[in-house]
Amino acid sequence: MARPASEHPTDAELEILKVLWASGPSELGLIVEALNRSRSVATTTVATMLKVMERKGWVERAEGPKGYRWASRSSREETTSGLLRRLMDRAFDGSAGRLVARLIEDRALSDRDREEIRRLLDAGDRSGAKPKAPGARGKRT
Amino acid sequence: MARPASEHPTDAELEILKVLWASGPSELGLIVEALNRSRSVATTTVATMLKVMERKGWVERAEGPKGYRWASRSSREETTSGLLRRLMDRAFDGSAGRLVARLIEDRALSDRDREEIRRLLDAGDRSGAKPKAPGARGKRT
DNA sequence: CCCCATATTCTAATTCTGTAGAATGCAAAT
DNA sequence: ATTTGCATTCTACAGAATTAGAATATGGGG
Repeated sequence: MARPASEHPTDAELEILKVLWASGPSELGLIVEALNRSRSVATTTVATMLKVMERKGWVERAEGPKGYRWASRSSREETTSGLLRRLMDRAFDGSAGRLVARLIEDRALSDRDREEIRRLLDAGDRSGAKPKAPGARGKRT
Repeated sequence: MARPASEHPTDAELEILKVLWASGPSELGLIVEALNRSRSVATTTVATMLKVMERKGWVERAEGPKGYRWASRSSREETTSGLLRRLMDRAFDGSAGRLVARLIEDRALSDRDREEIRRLLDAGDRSGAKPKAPGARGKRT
């Protein structure tokens, strides 16, 4: 009768993962320090979250000099792709086109973004072998 | 010491909003019926959620024939824009360009999507008055 | 050897989310 | 008037998310 636990990291978890992606495997102290640059959080809070995240499989720990060294088990790309796909499914009927259309209509893209996107679209056109296959949605990184 | 309540609708709330966007102001029965087409949910559950959503300001109610007629207080566009912006800020450093780049690299876009995006980008280029202003990020709908 | 700094574990409080039963109200049908 | 069928409100609960204090461990310095 309650939530079956999300497949994706929550807000606070994502903050921790971002630190790990930026700094690589780190000890608790470093993580806390990095987090405290933007907000205030107790060491025990972060420690508790790391344990939860370990249970969920987002992070792993290895013996380190002081205590453990904590590391993300998935890349920034994998994780953000997952979050993006979820939003796409939940709010845009699974259509990436609709999602991007919304960004464009919201004027969320800078000129540089637009250039970059065109470039990436062109590159994709050239690279991908016959890009037809209807069901082909490789989860490529 | 706990979550300070999100600015955005949750998963279950979004499901209800989607029904309201698709059907317009509706009575409880209709909403439940629509939801039950994809999953099983009790009438009282939906009623409770509608009350919570009313408190949060996502929906409003007006006297109806039977009980009330429930309606979303914000459009699909406004709401999905908010969700999208949140993800953009949380996971893509606020960069729409990075977000779209991720979609492209994930091959999430169909050929038709790509065409459509190019068209929208072109249209935007022509429409917008001198689209330079570096900080201009209007939240236009 | 004792103290300090840091890390970890244990425990717990609080709020949110999602869920629904029980009770109640009310209007239409019979 | 009595039943029937929804709608609404009230109450409750389990589990997730977020937070941190207290206790404990442990390695290094002096």
